Amino acid sequence: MGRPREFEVDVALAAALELFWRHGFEGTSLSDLTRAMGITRPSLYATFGNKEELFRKALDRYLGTFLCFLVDALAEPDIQRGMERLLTGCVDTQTAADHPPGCLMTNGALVCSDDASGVRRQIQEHRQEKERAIAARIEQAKQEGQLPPDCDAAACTTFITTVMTGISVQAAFGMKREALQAVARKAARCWSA
Amino acid sequence: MGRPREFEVDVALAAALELFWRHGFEGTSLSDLTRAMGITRPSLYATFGNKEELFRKALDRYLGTFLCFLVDALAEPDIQRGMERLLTGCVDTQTAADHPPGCLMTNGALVCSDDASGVRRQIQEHRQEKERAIAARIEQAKQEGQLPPDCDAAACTTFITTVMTGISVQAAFGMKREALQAVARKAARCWSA
DNA sequence: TCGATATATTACCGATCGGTATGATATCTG
DNA sequence: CAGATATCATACCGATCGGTAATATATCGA
Repeated sequence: MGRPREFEVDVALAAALELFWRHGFEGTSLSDLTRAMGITRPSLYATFGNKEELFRKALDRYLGTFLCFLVDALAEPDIQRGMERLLTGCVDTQTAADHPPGCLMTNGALVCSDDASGVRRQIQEHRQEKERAIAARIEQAKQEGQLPPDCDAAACTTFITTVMTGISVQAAFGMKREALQAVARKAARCWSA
Repeated sequence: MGRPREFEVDVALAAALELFWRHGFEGTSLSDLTRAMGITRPSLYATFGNKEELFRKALDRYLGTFLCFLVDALAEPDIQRGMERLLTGCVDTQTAADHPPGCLMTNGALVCSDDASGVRRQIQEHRQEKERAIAARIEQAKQEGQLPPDCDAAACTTFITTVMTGISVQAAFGMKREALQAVARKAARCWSA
């Protein structure tokens, strides 16, 4: 009951995500947010808590909407095909024209003032979670015999995540999609070697 | 003539560099800077211009002091040995304990508000300059016959710079040196393949 | 010793930061 | 209709932002 909300929570959240993605947590002000979301400050605080909670919700939305290629790639039965999809999906997502370039898990708070250390820690945890998921998938492939027994799964994982991270930053700095696709192909060719 | 300066410009600049490196351009406030540099605002402005010019000077110092491994690596006569040194030098520098982790050319302003777009463009230009230097070195090696004629020099360059960038971000997020050394070794093994 | 010059110190500027108190307004239940 | 309730809009909060005006102080050349 009470007066009904006059905006779509999901539309507003999408607008906030777009800003955080492009300008980072600290590079996005509340005035930027309320303008883009089309709501006032009190509405923002009543609905989303505060700036940090809004970021967390935007991050959750990002993971579900734009990082699903990661889950799909890890579900691929063939490990080689899976890592190929991981790398090319990364390039495709992070160089798409209809949203900001790069990855929110990098752009959000690579560095920050002490005020934003909580947001940074959140991002760090999500990065580690994704890394663990990839590590588990590679380890599984090793158990299944898709990779040689002497293959260093941890090193393969770090290599993959490091290349993906590099791709996201290059994309954020404006590198062309075709160039990054070539990087993805090269990495896909040698990640387990 | 006039009253002599009571602080060492170079020491103060080193302190500013440390802050920009760790917290980025926008994550570092003037109060942070004056405290760490041990000088007052008017002294900072009289000596360094303003915050943006101070960053530019800090960036120059960074390139000369901490990115010299790049110049050295490109001067290596053997291209394979050169790229190995590039990648391992990158890891060693960006995971050293006596200064912030990661690379100023990434941490400085990966994303930012519109106010800092000038700083971001500066960083972007320096990144492109370094990339061109690497590209020229690889192209030269191709001309010299150290690389096969059908080798895609542009793709090799992008791969190397992307891995280096990924390493810097992983380092900034706290990844262990040994893990990144393994990444560097793997990349050094396959960059031209 | 006396300007001239350059730095140091203090105190301040308007603008913006993230966040909120207040009260009007619209929908619910009864 | 009359509360109860939740969202709306306006106006405001103290703190901090990058940057500066005003002035005291220390060194120079003459």
